Amino acid sequence: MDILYEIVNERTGDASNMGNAIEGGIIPGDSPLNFRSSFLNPTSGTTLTGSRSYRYSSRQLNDAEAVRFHIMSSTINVCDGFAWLKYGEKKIKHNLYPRCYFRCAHPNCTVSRQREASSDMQGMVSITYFGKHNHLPPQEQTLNTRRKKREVYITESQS
DNA sequence: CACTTTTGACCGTTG
DNA sequence: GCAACGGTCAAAAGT
Ligand SMILES: [Zn+2]
Repeated sequence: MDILYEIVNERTGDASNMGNAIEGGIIPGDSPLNFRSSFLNPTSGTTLTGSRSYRYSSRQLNDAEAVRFHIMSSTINVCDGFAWLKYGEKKIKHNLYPRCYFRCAHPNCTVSRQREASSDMQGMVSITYFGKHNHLPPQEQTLNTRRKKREVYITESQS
Protein backbone atom coordinates (compact mmCIF):
# COMPACT_ATOMS: atom_id res chain seq x y z
CA MET A 1 0.00 0.00 0.00
CA ASP A 2 1.26 3.44 -0.83
CA ILE A 3 1.65 6.10 1.81
CA LEU A 4 0.23 9.56 1.33
CA TYR A 5 2.52 12.46 1.98
CA GLU A 6 2.19 16.20 1.78
CA ILE A 7 4.54 19.14 1.99
CA VAL A 8 3.71 21.40 4.90
CA ASN A 9 4.53 25.08 5.25
CA GLU A 10 5.94 25.38 8.74
CA ARG A 11 4.83 28.97 9.02
CA THR A 12 1.23 28.69 7.98
CA GLY A 13 0.61 24.98 8.41
CA ASP A 14 -0.80 24.82 4.92
CA ALA A 15 -0.27 21.56 3.10
CA SER A 16 0.28 21.03 -0.58
CA ASN A 17 1.93 18.71 -3.09
CA MET A 18 0.27 15.60 -1.80
CA GLY A 19 1.55 12.44 -3.42
CA ASN A 20 2.46 8.85 -2.81
CA ALA A 21 5.55 7.42 -1.17
CA ILE A 22 6.80 3.88 -1.16
CA GLU A 23 6.05 1.72 1.79
CA GLY A 24 9.26 0.57 3.43
CA GLY A 25 10.32 -3.01 3.21
CA ILE A 26 13.74 -2.84 4.78
CA ILE A 27 12.76 -3.03 8.38
CA PRO A 28 10.37 -5.86 9.17
CA GLY A 29 7.35 -5.50 11.34
CA ASP A 30 4.87 -2.72 11.53
CA SER A 31 7.26 -0.13 10.14
CA PRO A 32 5.99 1.37 6.92
CA LEU A 33 8.37 4.32 6.67
CA ASN A 34 11.52 3.57 4.75
CA PHE A 35 14.28 6.14 4.98
CA ARG A 36 15.87 4.82 1.78
CA SER A 37 13.00 5.92 -0.38
CA SER A 38 11.60 8.91 1.38
CA PHE A 39 12.27 12.33 2.76
CA LEU A 40 13.91 10.61 5.67
CA ASN A 41 17.07 9.72 3.82
CA PRO A 42 19.81 12.00 5.16
CA THR A 43 22.22 11.26 2.34
CA SER A 44 19.88 11.61 -0.59
CA GLY A 45 20.22 14.65 -2.79
CA THR A 46 16.61 14.43 -3.76
CA THR A 47 13.96 14.18 -1.15
CA LEU A 48 11.50 11.61 -2.38
CA THR A 49 11.11 8.82 -4.82
CA GLY A 50 7.59 8.19 -5.89
CA SER A 51 5.55 5.03 -6.02
CA ARG A 52 5.86 2.49 -8.81
CA SER A 53 3.17 4.18 -10.82
CA TYR A 54 4.22 7.71 -10.08
CA ARG A 55 7.86 6.96 -10.83
CA TYR A 56 10.60 9.14 -9.53
CA SER A 57 9.05 12.43 -8.73
CA SER A 58 11.38 14.29 -6.42
CA ARG A 59 11.62 17.62 -4.80
CA GLN A 60 13.92 19.43 -2.43
CA LEU A 61 12.47 20.79 0.76
CA ASN A 62 13.41 24.30 1.77
CA ASP A 63 13.96 25.41 5.34
CA ALA A 64 10.36 26.46 5.80
CA GLU A 65 8.91 23.14 4.71
CA ALA A 66 8.15 19.95 6.54
CA VAL A 67 6.86 16.67 5.21
CA ARG A 68 3.88 14.85 6.63
CA PHE A 69 3.05 11.22 6.05
CA HIS A 70 -0.37 9.67 6.48
CA ILE A 71 -0.01 6.02 7.31
CA MET A 72 -2.33 3.18 8.11
CA SER A 73 -0.77 1.43 11.09
CA SER A 74 -2.03 -1.12 13.56
CA THR A 75 0.20 0.38 16.22
CA ILE A 76 0.58 3.98 17.27
CA ASN A 77 4.37 3.75 17.10
CA VAL A 78 5.60 3.84 13.52
CA CYS A 79 9.27 3.00 13.09
CA ASP A 80 11.39 4.88 10.57
CA GLY A 81 14.86 3.66 11.52
CA PHE A 82 15.75 6.64 13.69
CA ALA A 83 15.71 6.92 17.47
CA TRP A 84 13.48 9.58 18.99
CA LEU A 85 13.03 11.15 22.38
CA LYS A 86 9.63 12.40 23.36
CA TYR A 87 9.59 15.92 24.74
CA GLY A 88 5.95 16.85 24.81
CA GLU A 89 2.36 15.91 24.27
CA LYS A 90 -0.57 18.18 23.57
CA LYS A 91 -4.27 17.82 23.21
CA ILE A 92 -5.20 19.28 19.86
CA LYS A 93 -8.56 20.68 18.89
CA HIS A 94 -10.75 18.54 16.70
CA ASN A 95 -8.78 15.42 17.43
CA LEU A 96 -9.65 12.97 20.13
CA TYR A 97 -6.04 11.83 20.34
CA PRO A 98 -3.10 13.96 21.47
CA ARG A 99 -0.22 15.15 19.34
CA CYS A 100 3.16 13.87 20.50
CA TYR A 101 6.43 15.71 20.00
CA PHE A 102 9.79 14.02 19.46
CA ARG A 103 13.33 15.06 18.82
CA CYS A 104 15.97 12.96 17.11
CA ALA A 105 18.03 11.23 19.79
CA HIS A 106 21.26 11.62 17.87
CA PRO A 107 23.59 14.24 19.39
CA ASN A 108 23.77 17.50 17.42
CA CYS A 109 20.84 16.57 15.21
CA THR A 110 17.96 19.02 15.30
CA VAL A 111 15.32 17.01 13.46
CA SER A 112 11.97 16.83 15.18
CA ARG A 113 8.89 14.80 14.53
CA GLN A 114 5.23 15.09 15.43
CA ARG A 115 2.86 12.19 15.57
CA GLU A 116 -0.85 11.96 16.07
CA ALA A 117 -3.49 9.35 15.55
CA SER A 118 -6.63 10.32 13.67
CA SER A 119 -9.99 10.14 15.35
CA ASP A 120 -11.67 10.53 11.97
CA MET A 121 -10.14 7.46 10.39
CA GLN A 122 -9.40 4.48 12.59
CA GLY A 123 -5.81 3.27 12.26
CA MET A 124 -4.58 6.39 10.49
CA VAL A 125 -1.41 7.95 11.91
CA SER A 126 0.03 11.26 10.79
CA ILE A 127 3.74 11.89 11.18
CA THR A 128 5.40 15.21 10.36
CA TYR A 129 9.16 15.66 10.03
CA PHE A 130 10.97 18.95 10.51
CA GLY A 131 14.52 19.31 9.26
CA LYS A 132 17.04 16.96 7.77
CA HIS A 133 19.18 14.42 9.61
CA ASN A 134 22.93 14.98 9.58
CA HIS A 135 23.67 11.28 10.16
CA LEU A 136 22.53 7.81 9.23
CA PRO A 137 19.94 5.87 11.23
CA PRO A 138 21.67 4.26 14.21
CA GLN A 139 20.80 0.71 13.30
CA GLU A 140 22.09 1.19 9.79
CA GLN A 141 25.48 2.07 11.21
CA THR A 142 25.79 -0.76 13.69
CA LEU A 143 23.60 -3.63 12.61
CA ASN A 144 23.35 -5.62 9.44
CA THR A 145 20.98 -8.52 9.76
CA ARG A 146 17.23 -8.29 9.49
CA ARG A 147 16.95 -10.11 12.77
CA LYS A 148 18.98 -7.47 14.55
CA LYS A 149 17.10 -4.68 12.88
CA ARG A 150 13.91 -6.23 14.13
CA GLU A 151 15.32 -6.27 17.64
CA VAL A 152 16.24 -2.62 17.44
CA TYR A 153 12.85 -1.78 16.08
CA ILE A 154 10.85 -3.43 18.79
CA THR A 155 12.93 -1.88 21.54
CA GLU A 156 12.71 1.65 20.24
CA SER A 157 10.67 4.31 21.95
CA GLN A 158 7.07 3.29 21.92
CA SER A 159 5.43 6.46 23.06
C1' DC B 1 23.20 4.71 37.61
C1' DA B 2 21.85 6.28 32.83
C1' DC B 3 18.57 7.26 30.16
C1' DT B 4 13.56 8.02 28.72
C1' DT B 5 8.75 9.43 29.55
C1' DT B 6 5.21 11.99 31.77
C1' DT B 7 2.81 16.14 32.56
C1' DG B 8 1.66 20.72 34.00
C1' DA B 9 3.81 25.16 33.60
C1' DC B 10 5.32 28.44 30.63
C1' DC B 11 5.44 31.19 26.56
C1' DG B 12 4.69 33.19 21.84
C1' DT B 13 1.15 33.82 18.39
C1' DT B 14 -3.31 34.97 16.96
C1' DG B 15 -8.01 36.82 16.74
C1' DG C 1 -5.96 43.32 27.40
C1' DC C 2 -7.27 38.64 27.11
C1' DA C 3 -8.20 34.02 26.27
C1' DA C 4 -7.62 30.03 23.11
C1' DC C 5 -4.26 27.36 21.02
C1' DG C 6 -0.19 24.73 20.29
C1' DG C 7 4.84 24.21 20.85
C1' DT C 8 8.58 23.60 24.45
C1' DC C 9 10.67 23.13 29.00
C1' DA C 10 11.92 20.66 32.93
C1' DA C 11 11.29 18.36 37.30
C1' DA C 12 9.70 14.19 38.78
C1' DA C 13 8.76 9.60 37.87
C1' DG C 14 9.57 5.52 35.35
C1' DT C 15 12.55 1.70 33.25
ZN1 LIG D 1 18.77 12.84 13.37
